[in-house]
Amino acid sequence: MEQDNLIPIPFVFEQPCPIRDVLDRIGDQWSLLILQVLEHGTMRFSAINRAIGDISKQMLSKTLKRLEEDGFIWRTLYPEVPPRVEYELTDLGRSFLVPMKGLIAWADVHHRAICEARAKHAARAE
Amino acid sequence: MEQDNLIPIPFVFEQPCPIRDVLDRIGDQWSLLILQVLEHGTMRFSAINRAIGDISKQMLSKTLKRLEEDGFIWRTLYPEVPPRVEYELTDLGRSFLVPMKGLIAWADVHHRAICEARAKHAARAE
DNA sequence: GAGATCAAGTCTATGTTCTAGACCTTGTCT
DNA sequence: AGACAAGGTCTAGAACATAGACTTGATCTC
Repeated sequence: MEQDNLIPIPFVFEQPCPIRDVLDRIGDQWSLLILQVLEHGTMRFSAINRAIGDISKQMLSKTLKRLEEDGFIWRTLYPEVPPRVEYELTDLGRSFLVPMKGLIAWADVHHRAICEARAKHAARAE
Repeated sequence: MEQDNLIPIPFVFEQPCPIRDVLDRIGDQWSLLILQVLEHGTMRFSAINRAIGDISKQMLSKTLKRLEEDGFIWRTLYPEVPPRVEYELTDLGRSFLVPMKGLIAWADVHHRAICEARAKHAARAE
């Protein structure tokens, strides 16, 4: 798309953009959920798996890897058989919980409003 | 997976869970980005498209539809030719910006730390 | 000593979702 | 007559996610 000034754009993301970089990572299906689960303390792979309930092992593994890479969580492997692996939040991860909790609180408060908006929309669509 | 109490799980999401319901919607690739763009005022489809830069029209259309359904944004169609469509935040959408800004501020502050974590991880992987 | 079992993954086949880009509409401008 | 405009939709192919089988090796059961 070539340059075109007919429609003024009040805002464009700088690219590469630090905000997008972060949002793209944690803004996926599972990261926020995992971080929230880990708030409650150190947990093993299968425990996280069951806490979330409907995540596939592959996605859990992949997402945990990314969170570890980005410094949100720590992974400890105990060389036993069968293997034991524990995940816990780092300081960075814990500090992230603060704004995340704001988001969760908002979700909790406004969930009803969202459901009503959906219902109204569905009714209008008939 | 059948019931199994060997590993205690400190936390399980109730299902269905209002928090998950909300997070699943806005926790996708594009919703947060679109809401942030719309913070700066009413915008037309193509303006949003260009502000974000690398979203496909189909995804933009789909995501806008979902945000409208959920009551985050308003869509106004002016029956002109060629058509003009404007999108703007609702009160609900604007109220969501508050916790979202917390998240963005966090991202801005900690972006460097995340990059360092990534670099450290990459170095260790060699 | 053959086989079952454990946790934490990986591998594979299948299904879902996303992307890029062509196409559609229908009044105005050339 | 033909080109162009904006806001989409449609389609084919690529990327990604899922479910479920498989792996590993020490221990426990038969």
